[in-house]
Amino acid sequence: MHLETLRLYCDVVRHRSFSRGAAQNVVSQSAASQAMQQLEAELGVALLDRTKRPFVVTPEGQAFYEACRGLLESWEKAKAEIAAVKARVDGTVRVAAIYSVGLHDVSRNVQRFMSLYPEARVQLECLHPHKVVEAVVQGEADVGIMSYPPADRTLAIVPLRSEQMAFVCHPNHRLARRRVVMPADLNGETFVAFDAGLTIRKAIDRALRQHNVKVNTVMEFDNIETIKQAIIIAAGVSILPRRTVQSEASTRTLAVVPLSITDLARPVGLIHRRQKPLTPTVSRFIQLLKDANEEPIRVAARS
Amino acid sequence: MHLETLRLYCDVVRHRSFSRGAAQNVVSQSAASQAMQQLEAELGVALLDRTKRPFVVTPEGQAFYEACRGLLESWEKAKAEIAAVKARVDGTVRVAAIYSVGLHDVSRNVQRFMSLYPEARVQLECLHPHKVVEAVVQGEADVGIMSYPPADRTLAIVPLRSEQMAFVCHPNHRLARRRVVMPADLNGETFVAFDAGLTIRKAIDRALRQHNVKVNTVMEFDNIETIKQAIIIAAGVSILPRRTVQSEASTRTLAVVPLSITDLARPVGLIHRRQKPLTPTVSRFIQLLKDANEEPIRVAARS
DNA sequence: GATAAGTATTAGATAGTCTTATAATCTGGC
DNA sequence: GCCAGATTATAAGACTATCTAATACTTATC
Repeated sequence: MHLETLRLYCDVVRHRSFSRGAAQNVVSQSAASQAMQQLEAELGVALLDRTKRPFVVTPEGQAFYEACRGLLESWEKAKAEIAAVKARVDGTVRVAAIYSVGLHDVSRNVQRFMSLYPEARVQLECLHPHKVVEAVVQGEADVGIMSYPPADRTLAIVPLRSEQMAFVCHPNHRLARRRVVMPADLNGETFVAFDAGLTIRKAIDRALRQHNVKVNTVMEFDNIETIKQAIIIAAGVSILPRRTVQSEASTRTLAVVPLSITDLARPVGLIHRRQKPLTPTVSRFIQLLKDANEEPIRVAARS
Repeated sequence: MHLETLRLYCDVVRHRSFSRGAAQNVVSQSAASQAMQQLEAELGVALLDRTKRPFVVTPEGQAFYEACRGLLESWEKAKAEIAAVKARVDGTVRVAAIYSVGLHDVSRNVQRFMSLYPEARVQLECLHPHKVVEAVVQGEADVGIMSYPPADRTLAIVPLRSEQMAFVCHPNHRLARRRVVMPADLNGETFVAFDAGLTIRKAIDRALRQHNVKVNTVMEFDNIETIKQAIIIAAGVSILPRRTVQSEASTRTLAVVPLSITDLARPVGLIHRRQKPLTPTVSRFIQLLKDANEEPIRVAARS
């Protein structure tokens, strides 16, 4: 049963004419005649009494006409409704970020994005790294922002920047006043590390190993904030992205010293599903993030 | 847009599976896949996210699903509704009759019909003869019952009976006590006639002319009841169907005397549209009327 | 990384619908 | 009662859309 046939029927009844109803639907009179016959056959009821001219709508035909009008109206409403849902969804960017990037960096860019595109909506959610990947893969987030974005054939990666790593310790630590910390300085240090499951932990471990450094790992945490708290209570030292300890450095809550290990840097990137076509809104958001990270000095100056 | 496609979509969503949805609609999985793609293309919206297994319904798809459910429900309701209307219409006989036949004769047969077919409905309407024809031609009545049913290619005629005509006068009239009235007796009589437009008037005029009788027509009415009232107040005499003055004759309100004009009789018949196929209910009603008039004595005995 | 289950794609067959041309039907006027 | 004009029905063929079957591809799970 074609909805177009029902529309044709309604127009035929409304105009009290096959020809005019057909014309309104841009089909021939013959098509209208055949369609009405098929409709009546389908329903097993005479809808129109054609022995009179102009034809007379039977009681069944009248009941059907009113039902059809409602039906077609519902159909138009349904189409309008999904268009509205689409507009809302298309105007939304769902962002999943790891805490250390999301809280400081992304939220600032979200503000810029929303002032540039006021009709857009952004949903920012901060999650553990694994959850960020999961959210993107499951389609719960349009983009994910994280360090060490994982290779995955279902995911596309947009590199954003490489974050310099620094030595971080309590202000009273013996290395706190150094201009630079050499790998050897870390030998035997009480160390607050990332959880073993995290990629950044493996990267740091590998770098230390390459410089024949052995640290004494006393604690493991899955996020930077907790590691910082541990260092503040003098539980140990650590190696963290410089950006993430800038505010603590300026308030002297923590001591931050450059590391002479040059090949240790935390890549930060953006991930999204490779298959899923990006909406214009999501594309614009990604472009904004890329632009912002290509001019790090100017962005830093603004902060 | 096929309603079947919408049903298929709903089943696919409900089962969270193309294959099972297809099976429920007795089509191949391929057909379901193609139909869903066409549906999405038509709407310009992704309804299902197939990159996950089982697929995930998008927000648009969810909105559409709910709209479709309502739509299909309305469709089923519409079909049920016209079926109900059809049942009601098919079980109804709309009868249009002239007053002189409807009030006495038809209403009695209607009672018999309704006791024979309790689920049937009869709508009896008494009208002027011309209006009876019009009602049947216009399809407002299924059958018409009248005297002198007119020849008309759109109408089928079922003869019911031929009614004997009698002389009717006031009980004090000079002819009231006669056993029989001869044509010549009517010469110069003050006559209450039918309206000139009625066929029965023409028939009576012709019969009188053939017997070289000239009456003095003083009044004309379009119905028998009024003519009877005129005779009661001694305004004149008339010639009326015997059946229609039986009660007045038995109460001596009117005098009824047989007429010796043998070729004057009022044919009563039933008309219905030739093209329109009769419903079983209408056919049964017609059959009952025919049977009742083929056995006039038994019917009279029952009254 | 292999296997199983589910979905997409392709090509050809089939069924429906459309158009044009023509026939049938109805209405109203003479 | 019949004819002209208008309207609807029918017939035949072209075209479109949908279906099936076979097969390729994707996803999930072990």
